Amino acid sequence: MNTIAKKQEGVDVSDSKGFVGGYLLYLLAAASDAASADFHARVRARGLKAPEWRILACLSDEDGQMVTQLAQLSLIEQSHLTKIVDQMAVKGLVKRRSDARDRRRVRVYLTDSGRLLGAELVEAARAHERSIVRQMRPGEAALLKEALKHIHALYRAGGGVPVALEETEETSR
Amino acid sequence: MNTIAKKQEGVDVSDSKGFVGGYLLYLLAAASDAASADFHARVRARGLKAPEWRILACLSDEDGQMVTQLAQLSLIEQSHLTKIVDQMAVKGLVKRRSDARDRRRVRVYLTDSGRLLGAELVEAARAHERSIVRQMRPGEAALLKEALKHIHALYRAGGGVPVALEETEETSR
DNA sequence: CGCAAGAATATGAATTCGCATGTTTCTGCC
DNA sequence: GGCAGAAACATGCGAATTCATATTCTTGCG
Repeated sequence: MNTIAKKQEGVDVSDSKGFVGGYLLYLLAAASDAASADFHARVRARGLKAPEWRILACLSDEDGQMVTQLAQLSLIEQSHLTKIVDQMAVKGLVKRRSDARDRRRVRVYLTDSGRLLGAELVEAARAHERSIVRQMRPGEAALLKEALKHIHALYRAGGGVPVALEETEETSR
Repeated sequence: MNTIAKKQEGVDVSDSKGFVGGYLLYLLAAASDAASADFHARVRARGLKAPEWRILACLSDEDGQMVTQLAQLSLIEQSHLTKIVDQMAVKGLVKRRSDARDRRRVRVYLTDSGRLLGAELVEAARAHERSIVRQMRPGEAALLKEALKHIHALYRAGGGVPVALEETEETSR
């Protein structure tokens, strides 16, 4: 969903006895959506859509990445990223340049204004993150990040959690 | 992105010194995407799309929810949820019935086959979750879930983290 | 009662997204 | 050198998603 929060009462799931309220993947998605939607309001205020911000952030970290690389990093599908880069190029935030060594590759560079806006939003993102972390218990955020990296790592480069190790519905028979 | 993982080498972000690799919202999105994409493969194998699975799961927890409620819970925007329910109704997984007390409301109920498929997938989801948790340190998963609920709670019913408490870029001047 | 306001859904047009595929450019090997 | 095969992007198109708005029904109140 990931859009402007409607700020209603907000149904609380997590305290119920149902499955969903305690399901890891649900909690991940819910927390991610909620927190991101909040920041995306600020991104929109700057005239960007969420995916554009992600790209800007990734390029701020490392300028001149190739499209495929950038797509993986920014969690955007390749053909889609190509289209977003188009728009951003029109807006004057980035520019393409094909790699001299390997002309199949297209590298994406920030323009000056892209770099500026990126830096500004990264700073805002940092502040936003601090405002969240400040409301957690000391050390909780660090543990959280570690756990998230851990989960993410499980699926990188492996093609997912080894299926062989998974139980089947019949296992506990 | 949230689709079928391409099982490539997978660029590792988290070890880099950049901003993104340590940014909480990024880690949340990345972990959520990666883990969910894995399970969604199984959902697809059952002929469902990801959003349909979420709805099925929510209804399995509590049948007969109203559309708005269900939308919030399943993290799907309302008008979109309406359309998905349409399709699911065609597939014979759910059926609508307008609330007798308040005829503006439409309640969504599982059909028998919907309940069956839901139960099956919930079981698969539990197994999938176990396969993840098993690869974490003892207790890590519990801490993770608590932290996620915590974050989610920050944005429920409040209209987001109190902006007044947030720093501005100038604060640390 | 009769109405203004608001709540709950549905609908339609406009975007965004993702999959399949085409094109161009490398690479390894014969 | 010349080719088969893979890699990296771009494109086309259909499906998914969103935003704004219409519709239907309820509620509180003058």
